[in-house]
Amino acid sequence: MGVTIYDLAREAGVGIGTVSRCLNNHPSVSKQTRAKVLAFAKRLNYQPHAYAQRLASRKTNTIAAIIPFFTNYFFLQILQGIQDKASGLGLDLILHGVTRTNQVEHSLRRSLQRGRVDGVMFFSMKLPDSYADKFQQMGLPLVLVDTCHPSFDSIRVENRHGEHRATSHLIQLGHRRIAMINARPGTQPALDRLAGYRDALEEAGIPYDDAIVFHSADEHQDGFTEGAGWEAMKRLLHMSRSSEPVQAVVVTSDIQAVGALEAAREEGIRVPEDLAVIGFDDIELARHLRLTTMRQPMYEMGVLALDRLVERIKRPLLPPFSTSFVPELVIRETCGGGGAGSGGHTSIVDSDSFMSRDARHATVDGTHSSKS
Amino acid sequence: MGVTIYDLAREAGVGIGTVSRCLNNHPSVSKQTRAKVLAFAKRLNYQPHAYAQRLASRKTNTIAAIIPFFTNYFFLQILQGIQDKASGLGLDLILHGVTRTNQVEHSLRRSLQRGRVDGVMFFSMKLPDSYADKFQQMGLPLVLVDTCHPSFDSIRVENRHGEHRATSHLIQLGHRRIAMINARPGTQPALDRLAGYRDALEEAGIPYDDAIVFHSADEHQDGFTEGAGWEAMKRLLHMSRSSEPVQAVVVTSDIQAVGALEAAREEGIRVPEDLAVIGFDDIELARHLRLTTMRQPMYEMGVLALDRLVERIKRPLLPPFSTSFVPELVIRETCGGGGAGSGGHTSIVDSDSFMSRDARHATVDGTHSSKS
DNA sequence: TATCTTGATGGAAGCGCTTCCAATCCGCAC
DNA sequence: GTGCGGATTGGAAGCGCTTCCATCAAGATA
Repeated sequence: MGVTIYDLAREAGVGIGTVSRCLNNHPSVSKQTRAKVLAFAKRLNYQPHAYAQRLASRKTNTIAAIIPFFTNYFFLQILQGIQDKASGLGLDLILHGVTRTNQVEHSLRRSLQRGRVDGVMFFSMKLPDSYADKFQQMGLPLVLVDTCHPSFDSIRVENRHGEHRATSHLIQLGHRRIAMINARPGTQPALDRLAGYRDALEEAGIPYDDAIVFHSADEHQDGFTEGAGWEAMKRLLHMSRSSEPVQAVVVTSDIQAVGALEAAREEGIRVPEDLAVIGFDDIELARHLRLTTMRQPMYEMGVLALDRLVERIKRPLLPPFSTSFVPELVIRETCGGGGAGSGGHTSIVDSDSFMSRDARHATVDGTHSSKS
Repeated sequence: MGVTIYDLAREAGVGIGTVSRCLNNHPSVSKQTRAKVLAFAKRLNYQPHAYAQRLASRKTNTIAAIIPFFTNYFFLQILQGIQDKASGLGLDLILHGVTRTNQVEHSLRRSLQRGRVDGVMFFSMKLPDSYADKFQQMGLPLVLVDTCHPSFDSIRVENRHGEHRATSHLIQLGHRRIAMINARPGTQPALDRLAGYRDALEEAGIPYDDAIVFHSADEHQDGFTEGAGWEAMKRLLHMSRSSEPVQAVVVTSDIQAVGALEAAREEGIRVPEDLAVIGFDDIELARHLRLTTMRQPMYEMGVLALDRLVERIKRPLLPPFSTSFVPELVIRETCGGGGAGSGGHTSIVDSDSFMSRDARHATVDGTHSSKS
């Protein structure tokens, strides 16, 4: 059906080896021959057969991304970074969006199929140990993003540092009684962020009070959910009535903060007048809700993750590498206090136009946009 | 490196043909042989080489999705529908997120490569004519979603109908002077939605007034942007001062409505007290902004689109098929008027809990979620 | 002139699979 | 005992490409 290199060879009066070399920019063909062959290729509209190439060359030029498909801005941004980079490199991206736990295994198994992909990126979920072994056995490159494992490369965010910064911001604004709404205890990001919160308190000489640290018991997505935030805020507000009132809350993710804000609204609590709230992540919603938060450089994480994977594919033997990004403070309205009070770290004051965001990435084209 | 069918054949003491037949559930192998071969396959951890299969069988079991990567909830939802369905069917999904116009061509060209994919889904953008021809020439199945072309299957939304419903809702609420904020004129969805708006006015005996229909001149994403909405609302508000005031606005997409709401806020206009606003799409933001809007069944569209594509791959010769979904009214707060006034169509009153949404799809797992 | 490079080239082998065709075996009817 | 058809089976061919090796013409060297 399609035009093959045999057709090209016949037409151009050369051998198939020569055709292949021309098409692949192999150095050892003469200028004239190459020109001739390429002319025929164009004329006959030759298209290489990707799978035949892969079979013969034993390289797939394909990578898989396994991400929790939580319809989440966070992942979309990362994905976009990966996409841009991948298409620049001529790599195919096989996307596995997993929503249920058993899909994780399915996707991993599929990716591990010999000859299927050159490497895998695995996001934000715990890598099952059995699969960690398999990846090592098969020597299949793997990069973890927003999660980690001692044997593999990982790209992470400085959670502790970030939450320290967030808490300090609140302290600088004059708050002393600062609660925390955390995700499920025991998970690494929750632990790290808690540590950052404590660091900041300690630094300011504020005693840590266990009673105003609210964890989520929610297994689902480790408590990083709107519902968990809502529920925690309700608890906070009820207890705040009977004891010394809380002035500010550090919330460990924006999505929780969304729920928390909703709960506050329901209880008639004004933000930031009665209560300051700071989130973490800077998801798209945050901007619209005017949520002050810690921004994770998501797009850049995607780009870097792919870089790392490509590097790893080239040099499989390097020791595992771990890179951290440090989140930056984005000041909006839920903490009050406008543009003041940066403490040496980077911070972005984002109270002006709603159109400013995202223009940072040429690829995104300015505004957020829609569909029809 | 990997275990091949030759290894299996040798170990099991049978021929490679037999091995292949066992693996593929071909009927003409005896029970014992099959059992034996499968046992060895499991024991040796045999994994088929996907690309060799594809080369030999001339089927790829892969489809491509080309979508505008607008970090948009709309697409994510559709994608999720497609993903779920695809992984159920054992199909691979190659995702092309395009953000710049030239990437569209690149993705199309890539998908058209012979032997690369069995079919393509193309979203929300105008299919370049030259590529339409190529698809037909190559006989590559193509399904269009949220866009159309006479030669191909399409999945669409009843825009006219939907905007009619939206406008009627405003009319039922007692508004008479109803403006429209539209996208770029000349694009099909913009045209259709305008028609729906006019239908509703006419039905109610309200004269159409060109002066309060605001188009976007923005080429970028055909004006379906936050910025375009913002700008249009500013114009509307300014002109509204000097003439008979507008009571309500029909906006042709939620994302525009987001900008419009922002503009109103800046101008000190209260919604819905001073001005009712209704959107279109029901993107995630809509819920948080309490925007009354028309919901498009996105997840379902994704599922259906894939169904249609699979069907088309099976039967390439059927005449093109076009399916429409009708959007449903979701009543929140930007139009006021609570739960009243449905006019025989479906409508959803969504003023209760913020947690209700999305539970409709078992695959989504309840809430929206976050990452860590 | 004879020998050696060197740069280009042709094409066989092989990637791992599917599929087709020919071969074998068996039971059963004659 | 002979012949026949169906059930199994083995393995060659072929999918379209990359790559290696052998070949060859032409200039370089002696």
